[in-house]
Amino acid sequence: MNKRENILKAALKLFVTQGEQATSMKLIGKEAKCGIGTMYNYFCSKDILINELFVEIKTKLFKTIIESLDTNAPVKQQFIAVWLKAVDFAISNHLEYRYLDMFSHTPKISKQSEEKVSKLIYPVIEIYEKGKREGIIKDLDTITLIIFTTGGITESIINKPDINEQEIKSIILMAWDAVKS
Amino acid sequence: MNKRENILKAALKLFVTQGEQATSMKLIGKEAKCGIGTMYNYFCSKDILINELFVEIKTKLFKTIIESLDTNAPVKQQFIAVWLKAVDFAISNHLEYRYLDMFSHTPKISKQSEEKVSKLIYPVIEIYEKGKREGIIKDLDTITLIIFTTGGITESIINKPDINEQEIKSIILMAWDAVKS
Amino acid sequence: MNKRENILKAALKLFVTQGEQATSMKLIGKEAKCGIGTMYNYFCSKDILINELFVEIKTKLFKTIIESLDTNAPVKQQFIAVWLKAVDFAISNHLEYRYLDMFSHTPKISKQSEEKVSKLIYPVIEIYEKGKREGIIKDLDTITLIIFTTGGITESIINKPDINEQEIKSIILMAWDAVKS
Amino acid sequence: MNKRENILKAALKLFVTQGEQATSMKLIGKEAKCGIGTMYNYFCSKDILINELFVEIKTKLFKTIIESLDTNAPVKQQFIAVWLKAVDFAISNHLEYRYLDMFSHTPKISKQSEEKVSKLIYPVIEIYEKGKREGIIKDLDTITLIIFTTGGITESIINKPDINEQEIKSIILMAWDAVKS
DNA sequence: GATGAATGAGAGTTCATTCAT
DNA sequence: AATGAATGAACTCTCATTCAT
Repeated sequence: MNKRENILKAALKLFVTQGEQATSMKLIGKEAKCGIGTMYNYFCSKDILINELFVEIKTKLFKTIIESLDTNAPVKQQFIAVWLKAVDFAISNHLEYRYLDMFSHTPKISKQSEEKVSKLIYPVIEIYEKGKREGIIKDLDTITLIIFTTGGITESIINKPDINEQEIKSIILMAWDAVKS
Repeated sequence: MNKRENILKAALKLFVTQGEQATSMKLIGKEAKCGIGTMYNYFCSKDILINELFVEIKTKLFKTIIESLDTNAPVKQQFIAVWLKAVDFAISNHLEYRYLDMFSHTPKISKQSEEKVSKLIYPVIEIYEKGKREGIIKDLDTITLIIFTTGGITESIINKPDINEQEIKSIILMAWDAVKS
Repeated sequence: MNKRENILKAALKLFVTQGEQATSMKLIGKEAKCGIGTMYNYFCSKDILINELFVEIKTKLFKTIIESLDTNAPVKQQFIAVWLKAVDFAISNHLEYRYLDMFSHTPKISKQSEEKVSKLIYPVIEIYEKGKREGIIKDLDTITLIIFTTGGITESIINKPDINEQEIKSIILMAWDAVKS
Repeated sequence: MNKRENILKAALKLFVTQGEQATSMKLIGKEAKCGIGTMYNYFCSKDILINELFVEIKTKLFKTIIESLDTNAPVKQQFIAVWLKAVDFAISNHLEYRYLDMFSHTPKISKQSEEKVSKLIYPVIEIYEKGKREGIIKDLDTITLIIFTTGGITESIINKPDINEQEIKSIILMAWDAVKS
């Protein structure tokens, strides 16, 4: 029984279902079946708990995505594979995905956390750039392309958590159509 | 000098720049140059203030969009016009747009507010459906299509508040490519 | 009914009788018959309350002493008058005097408070210096002389709060014997 | 390496330099290089630690004073010797002396501790009484005399920790002048 | 005997809301 | 209608103490 894990799991569940404000440390302790003080042995403050959870989930997400990446495959295939993985993650880990959405663009997430997380996207950038070099992806700023696809797909998942296989495919193809030249 | 307007304007500024949690009613009163009690003459509670502001901004956004809508124009032209208007709004009213983003998918926004707001999208739905009937837009669930485009474009604006004309056009065309069949 | 006064009076009583640590803000509120929040309208923090009370009492003490000072009288007479006043104050305001003793040499009292208070002693210094010039008080550093007398007399009062007229006179004469040359 | 000693030494240092409130048991453990639990093998509670340290220091102080006492010497000589010893102790053991000052007149020190400590003064009382019998010390209540001298000298040391030989002598002579008839 | 993770009571403080003016 | 002093529930966080190892 890992206490740190329990605390993070409890916090995740409560933050997503009730909002951060409505989730007191006392409540997290109750859900995690530990005393309030115990949580402060693992996380210096509520804010730090929020940040560590954010970084941890984002890292897990990108790890999942990148693990299965075949950098020799054709760009379109890589693009679809990556986004399928991302959507799979979002569905299998719905709370986690909602959490990322909740705290993105939020003053709760520190500059430091943003930095740690910003590096994770590099391998994905690589795919888009390869596509641009091959002339099959639009010649726009890569970050612009990624943000657009991320936004479109994320919003779709958040709004339709019970999405089916067919719909997932359709959405990823929409994303592809958006960026392909 | 409209007091209600002042309060909403003050709240908007403070919520977006400091976060909702860090914005006490006292602070809003100070910014709006009125007493704390006064605010409670216009809004029963902080939550209601948040909700009314949300509905008001969203209504203003859609009003702006729809006002200039030429329902007889070709679908692609309407699509582009709508999204240009939306982006214009987002840029000219950056605080307002950030506010909408902040509180979307948030337990702070009540079911009632969501409902009020959900109707505003009808005219936009109409464009997509016309496109589908004409066979120039993908034959997918209309809401799915709208969510995807909204997500992609919104995320782009939020992440790049100083976006230029050229980039805006590119992004809207990406959105069009995503939904066109 | 002055609320600020009530709070200070309540804090004074509780701090002296139970110690500062054992006196929670809640308890002070109860004694002062006001809510916890009310106290924070008058004092930003517990520490500031402690400091303001300290400065206020010390100021009152010296005001009392100095008020009745006849700077033309002979030095010995002034010396005795000052210390009689001080002892009178200590007896009539026993809680106040104990409070000063409690928080002297304490990290709770800020540098700023110390400074404010340090100026109050000037008129008393003047008496000792006059005595030194006249050759009737020992030619030692004036502060040294004052500290010794203060220490002796204060300790006596603190240890014997029910001291009588005769004893007071004896103690002040001891103090005079200590400093006279 | 005596663990109990280490704990007391650590506590002494931290209490005096940071105040008792700011000194947690955890911190004492860190300074004493032992676990938190270990301290509870030697002292049932923080309060008991404080009390035992108080009694121990006060005992050490009086032991030092009395050790060198020549009860056959003239009263004035004994008086000066005793107070020189006391001041020596205060200077060589500045932390210890500050500690005694910190906790005197404090609700932290239990009645029991006060009692244990009150007996230590007997040999000093003897000097004053002898002086009174010989008519060279004022015919006042002995405790009154002792308290006055203690107060004057202690306050002087606390306020001037870097006092020099000459000043010490002056102060002790002031004390003598105060009590001599 | 030695340890320190776990605990939860209780601290100081904040702030949405009320209500007498 | 306008005000802001008053309120106290509820927050985050601390820390003396316990106890399984």
